[in-house]
Amino acid sequence: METTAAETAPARLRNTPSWLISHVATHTSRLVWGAFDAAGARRYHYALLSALEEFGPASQAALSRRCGIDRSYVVAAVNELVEAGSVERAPDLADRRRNVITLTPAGAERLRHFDEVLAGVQDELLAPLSSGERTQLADLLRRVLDHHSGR
Amino acid sequence: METTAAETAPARLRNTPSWLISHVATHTSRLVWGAFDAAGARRYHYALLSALEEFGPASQAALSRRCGIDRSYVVAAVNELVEAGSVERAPDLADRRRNVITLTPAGAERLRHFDEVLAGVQDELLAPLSSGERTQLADLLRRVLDHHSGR
DNA sequence: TATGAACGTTGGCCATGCCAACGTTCGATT
DNA sequence: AATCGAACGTTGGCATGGCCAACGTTCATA
Repeated sequence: METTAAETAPARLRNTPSWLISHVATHTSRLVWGAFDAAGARRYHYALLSALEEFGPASQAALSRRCGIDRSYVVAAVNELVEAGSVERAPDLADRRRNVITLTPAGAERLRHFDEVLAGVQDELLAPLSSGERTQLADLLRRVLDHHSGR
Repeated sequence: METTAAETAPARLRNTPSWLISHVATHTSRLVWGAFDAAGARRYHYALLSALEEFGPASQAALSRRCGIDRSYVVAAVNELVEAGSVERAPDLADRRRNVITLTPAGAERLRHFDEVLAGVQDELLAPLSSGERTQLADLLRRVLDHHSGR
């Protein structure tokens, strides 16, 4: 329907994990992007709000490290989140190089909304997999990821 | 070591398949890109050579569809492959809109070389997984991919 | 014979990941 | 106390990759 994949991909590719991962990631990005776009947000917003909710107020650099987002992007994303009222940015009085980013109640609520949106995306993405297979897939991926990002 | 991931990612992200896939795909791309770059090639080259070897001579549009590569990119990649002597491009006498791309013996040999290069990449990428888990992961991904690309 | 589609090709847009640079501020060394 | 290096927020730039638009050529259908 979409990629006009009437023709089948070469077996070499279909048997190569790296190729599979890349292509699945493409479809994934499309789905996630679409869902967040419909919700008036960007992917990063969810990551940042999650980090703030789980670990409390943090500097932008800490958020960058925790979410694996580039510092430059954190700047822009926080701008947007501030404007949306999901987050507050204040200078850190203890260390004046930093900003302290704090989750607002509205932001927490928005996060919960995104949870539902994202759950829908996972469902669509992993439609052909059973519940057990989904956690299996997640486990395998998590182990690969941990191995490649300093544990 | 690399992403300075001293801080852990939020659990919300680490439990979300779409996030895991995207991040694993990032690492994957880095690895694959590096390996092919060291071999003096691009990722697409492998896909195109694979298709040609498995299905025989084809038009650029057919290659595009089979490999999921945009037509514009096929143009550039075929240019490079022609220059490298891996492929021959000739006008299709039966349908003068098309070109016929044919794999040369040198191209077939290069493909076999890439097979080894890529095998090394898979090994590095999936290092923490057992052999059984690797095929398990590939199976799950293939099913997801098939579901999202018209079977 | 005319209309629409496929093809190769060029060029552009946008999202992302990475890196460089700057001025400010802090910490540690001297 | 002064200095040097590092961290921080911020701006900007580069390269990749997926996607789409447009053009002229060629074919196939009506």
